[in-house]
Parts: sequence; structure tokens; C-alpha cells
Amino acid sequence: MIELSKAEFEVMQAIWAKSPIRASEVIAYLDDEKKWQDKTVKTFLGRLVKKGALSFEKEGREYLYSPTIEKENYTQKETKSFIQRFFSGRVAPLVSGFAQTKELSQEDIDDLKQVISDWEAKNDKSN
Amino acid sequence: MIELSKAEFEVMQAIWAKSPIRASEVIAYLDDEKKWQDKTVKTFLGRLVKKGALSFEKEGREYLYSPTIEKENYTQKETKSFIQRFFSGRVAPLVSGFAQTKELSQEDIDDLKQVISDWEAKNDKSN
DNA sequence: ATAATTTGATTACGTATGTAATCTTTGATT
DNA sequence: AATCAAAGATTACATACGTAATCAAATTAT
Repeated sequence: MIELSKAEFEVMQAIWAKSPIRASEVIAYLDDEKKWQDKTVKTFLGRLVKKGALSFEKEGREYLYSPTIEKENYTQKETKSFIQRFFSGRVAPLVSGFAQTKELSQEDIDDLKQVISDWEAKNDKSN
Repeated sequence: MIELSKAEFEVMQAIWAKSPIRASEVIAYLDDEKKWQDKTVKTFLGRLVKKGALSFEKEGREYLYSPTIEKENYTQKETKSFIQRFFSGRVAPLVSGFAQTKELSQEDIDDLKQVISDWEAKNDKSN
């Protein structure tokens, strides 16, 4: 599987947000959050292409980058491996710990209830 | 905050499981899961001491290592930052994605319900 | 046409990480 | 006492990562 460093992941966010996208746009997109020089962003784009996380096509002398991996898919895999490493694969303890540090809002609880009822609807053994 | 690499975290698991603990015991503990040479484990122990994640006291010519950071605390911080990076700080989307890839069992659901009712008991606005 | 700018390509460089091997000291063995 | 083995200390080394700067080619501006 393609592994992304934290910085590379940030760059991917820009590309997942809009693609194909040119380097200058990625730089502009990241200029808000990150304090990276344009050269730095270029470096990451190059590394991402080399890793196979991005493809590109030429438009004049510029490149238009597109992701080769889906955000959902990547996120899913990372989440699974995170939960495996930190919580032996069980998600409830994660939520529980999260709750204990007051990180859970009423809205989160409502969302979780929805997730649960969706799951139950789909996994209803009585039909 | 002290940052642990994946390998260092594995070593910490052994120390969190039992401490104070001597190097030979850590090596034995990890021998099951990881294929590391004893020298490799020693390297990690040294790096962990240098990082301040472990302290030690001498017993004869050996060291007895103890963690200076709590597993719960460390896990909590890592979880929070993970959820921030991947899910903008919201836990429900994580659980939702987890549910979609059939990673959720009935037991997980039951546990989640328990977490929710515990949260609600503690956050009951009516008292 | 020449100079300045911009784009991607190449090179740089210190720290981190995975994975050990070698060296030194000291306690155990013969 | 001499030797061996084991523990920690030091050194090694390739790859990854963060963070750019420099170089070369193409484009734009003057």
C-alpha cells in the first residue's frame, strides 16, 4: 500500500479537494494553513508522483495533477490500522476514551446513534 | 510532547505491560510478535530513554526500565490528533466509515451503546 | 532580442527511523 | 587466573521526511 507522510497527506488534501489541479493552485490552497515555500510543495508533489499517489498530464509546460488513490479508501485503511495498533482493533474503547476527555458533543452522540441505527437496519437478523 | 515511532511504541507496550522490567524481559516479550534482534530492541530502549519516555535504575549491571509516560495519556493524545487529521475532529465519521467496511460487530455496537448511555448519564442536563 | 520570471528537475542537508553490528566493561565459568 | 559471555554504549548505514535552494529550460515582459 502507498504510505503518505503527514506533509504528503496535507498536499493530497488539496488534490482531493479539486483535481486535476496545477501546482500553483496546490500552493495557493496550502498557503493558508501551512507555511511552506512553493519549492517545498513542489518537492512533495514530486515525491507523491514517484510514490504513485499522483498522476499528471501536461498542459503547456505545466502539470495537472490527479490522485490515483481515493481519499475514502486511504482514510479507511489508515483508520483500520490505527485502531488495530492502539485499540486492538476495537472501536468502542476509542470512543470511550474520547468521551472521557470531554471531546464528545451532543451532536457527536446524535451522529453516533444514527450510525448505530443504520448499522442495525442493515444487519437486522430478523429479515 | 514525546513522540514515539511505531517501533518504539511496540517496545513501550512491553514496558506498560510490566514495569520495572529488564531489557532481557522486554526482548523476550517482543520475541513473539516482532522479529527483532536483541540488539535492535536495545537500540530502541536507548532511544526511548534519550527521548525521556523511559527511566531506569540499576540492578547490578542491568537496568530496570519504567515508563515516564502513561499509556492512557499517550493513546489519548494520539487518538485526538489522528481524529483531527483524518476526520476534522469528529469521531462519528470514523465509526461510520468503520461500519461500512464490515469492521463492526454486534459486540462493538453493544459497547458503543454503553458508551453513549454512560455519556448521557454523565451529561444529563435535567439535573 | 535580451532579460526576467516561472516551471519542473536535480541537489542539499539535518533529523528520524528501522535494523543491526561492533566495542567495552564486567560478571560468570573453567 | 584466563576466558567467555552478557549488558550497555557506540557506531553504522540505508531510507524516509521536512524543508528548501539551485539549475535548466521555456515563457513572458521589456
